[in-house]
Amino acid sequence: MEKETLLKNLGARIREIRNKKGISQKQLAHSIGKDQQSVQRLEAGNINPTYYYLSEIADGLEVDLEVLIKRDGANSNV
Amino acid sequence: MEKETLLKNLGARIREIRNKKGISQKQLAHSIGKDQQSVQRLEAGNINPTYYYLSEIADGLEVDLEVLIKRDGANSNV
DNA sequence: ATGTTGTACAACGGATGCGTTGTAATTGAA
DNA sequence: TTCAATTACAACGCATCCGTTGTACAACAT
Repeated sequence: MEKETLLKNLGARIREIRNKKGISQKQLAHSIGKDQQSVQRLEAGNINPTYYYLSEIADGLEVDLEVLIKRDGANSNV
Repeated sequence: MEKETLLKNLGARIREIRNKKGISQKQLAHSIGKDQQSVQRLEAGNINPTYYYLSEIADGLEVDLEVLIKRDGANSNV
């Protein structure tokens, strides 16, 4: 799996979960002390987030870290 | 969960898996195009690895990314 | 028209990832 | 003893993360 695809898939998965939760980029960002722009770049696959960043996002989305990480798109019970 | 503890737990989990596989830091590092020192710092919890780095480590250890990520120490079937 | 909300894109800059080199302590074998 | 293998730690430096600011555009409301 090449890097670019990996990051784009991660971003798409985060966006999907966020939309299911019905919250905006700004709301998610502020809940974890970040800016809307940071979340936008993350969802666009433009950054390669650190492990700690991912754990913060998981907390903001109120999901387990494993849900964010999964490479397949099987997020049925979000 | 604070950052330092999170990283130390991650490093310990990676070390545990690597030891169970019976390979050295140098072998793991070289299998993914890195140096022994990089793996040492990762296992020591001194760095906050990126998502892509984690996926490389998972490939090198031949485990799923979810196994690396889990916050509890329940790695029975490695 | 104006204002609000959600999202997107770009530039600046401090902080950090992490590859690399060098060094050293430990262990075990020859 | 000498040698190799493993692990650990520190410093240098380039690349990147990512916080921040500014801007823009579409959709919707007033």
